Amino acid sequence: MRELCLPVGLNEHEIQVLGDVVSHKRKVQRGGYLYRTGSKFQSLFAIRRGFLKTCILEQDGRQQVTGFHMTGELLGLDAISTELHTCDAVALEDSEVCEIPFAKLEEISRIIPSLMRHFHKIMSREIVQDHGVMLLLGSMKAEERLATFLLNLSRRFLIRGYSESNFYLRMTREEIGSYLGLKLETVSRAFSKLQDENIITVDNKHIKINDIARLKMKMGNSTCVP
Amino acid sequence: MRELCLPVGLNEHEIQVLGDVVSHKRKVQRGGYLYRTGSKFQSLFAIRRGFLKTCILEQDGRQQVTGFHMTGELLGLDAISTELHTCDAVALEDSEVCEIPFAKLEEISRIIPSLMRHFHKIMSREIVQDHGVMLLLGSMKAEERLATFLLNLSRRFLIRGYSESNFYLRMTREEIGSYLGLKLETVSRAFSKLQDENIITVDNKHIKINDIARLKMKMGNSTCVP
DNA sequence: ACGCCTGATTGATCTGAATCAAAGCCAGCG
DNA sequence: CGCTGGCTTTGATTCAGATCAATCAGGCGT
Repeated sequence: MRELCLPVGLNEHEIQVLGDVVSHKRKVQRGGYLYRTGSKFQSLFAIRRGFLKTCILEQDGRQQVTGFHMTGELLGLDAISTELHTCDAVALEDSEVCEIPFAKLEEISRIIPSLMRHFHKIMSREIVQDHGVMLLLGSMKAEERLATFLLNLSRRFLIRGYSESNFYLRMTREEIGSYLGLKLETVSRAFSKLQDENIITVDNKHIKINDIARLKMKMGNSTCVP
Repeated sequence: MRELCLPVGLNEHEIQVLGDVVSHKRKVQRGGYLYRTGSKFQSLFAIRRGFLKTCILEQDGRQQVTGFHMTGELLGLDAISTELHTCDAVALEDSEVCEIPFAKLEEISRIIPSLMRHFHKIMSREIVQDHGVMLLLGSMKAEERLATFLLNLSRRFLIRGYSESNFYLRMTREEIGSYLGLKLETVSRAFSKLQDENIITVDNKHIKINDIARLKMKMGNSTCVP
């Protein structure tokens, strides 16, 4: 738990205090909602196990996936501002989260400065990541976007001790497309193209990265072929 | 100051404590940098006066504007995570900011819970706004993007006591384009189109919104003309 | 085993925005 | 003043990705 939820250099006592905060665990089945847009915010959720997406849906029905989240990540940060959740959080596979009552977290972060600092860093990192996505959406073309996306997943799997070159996508092409600002057909074509070039092997949702270096090339410069 | 930097229901004593944090003011001339990517993070900056943009630039020279910022807004939140600034902050007109040493802010936010809460809300709102931009970049077409952008500015000017229907853009078409994920020509055409429809009047960087209701229509549904 | 349904692939065509190109406008400055 | 350079507008053309459409593969329940 300590490792996942809010790691940091905490001493024995601090870890114990923190343990008290993380009230209880909650399971969310595949397809189930952890929370919904508009519901009252009281807690953050640290993912212990599983895979979720967050998405906002517009009045006219269009939905935009704002992120995919895996073990160890913190959900609900967007809701602090209005005390209402601003997006839906949906499990893409059976998941388990631990609930962190936000008021309590603030309370004990007054006692443990390193915890407070860590929490601030987590929020800040969220902002940095969103800026990265904005860059992607604002200036990359389809293939670059997909390459960036796959490398991002790859790195996150690696950090968690899984293979960086062989993984299973929990989301559909449509969800990937929504996240990347593309239509599902375009996502599918981009997959096929990367496969044709032997950079990856695609078997439905199973992805194998054959040449990570070339995939990285795809990310930065599509047009720079000297 | 109290109103701008970190408003909240603070009592006399708290305001005084806070006053001590906001160490000194700094002026940034038009075109000048408040901070640069990679520079060490120590302080947040609250804008007292002026107008700035933040932007990240990729290895290959492309730049992406991540935001435009006006009086009362807080800059530098992205840098908390790595303690290095992840973007450039450039003044688009002569500006003045007050520097808020972050360590001090954390320190006194331990003493003033409402200040801590307020700070968390500010960070959270930043995340929510970024999600809004992601939605825009991921699923809107040019005209919708520009309408959304203008209405966002309009609202922010209104809040600050300026006209919501008559304002001056500090940024170039290129910067707007970068922010909206469009090329400058497309931005220009979108302006012209809105003008042709008598929804706005454009005189270079002076914008007059003639029909705010119709502009709002443009934002949501481009194709719904019953 | 069968049929159904959801999701994925692939092809053909269309379209919105990018790109290329040419003026035009304005502010600042010699 | 007139020239220069940055910013903007507008037009013509191209192209990446959206849309439309058909087919296919896999998982699930009966």
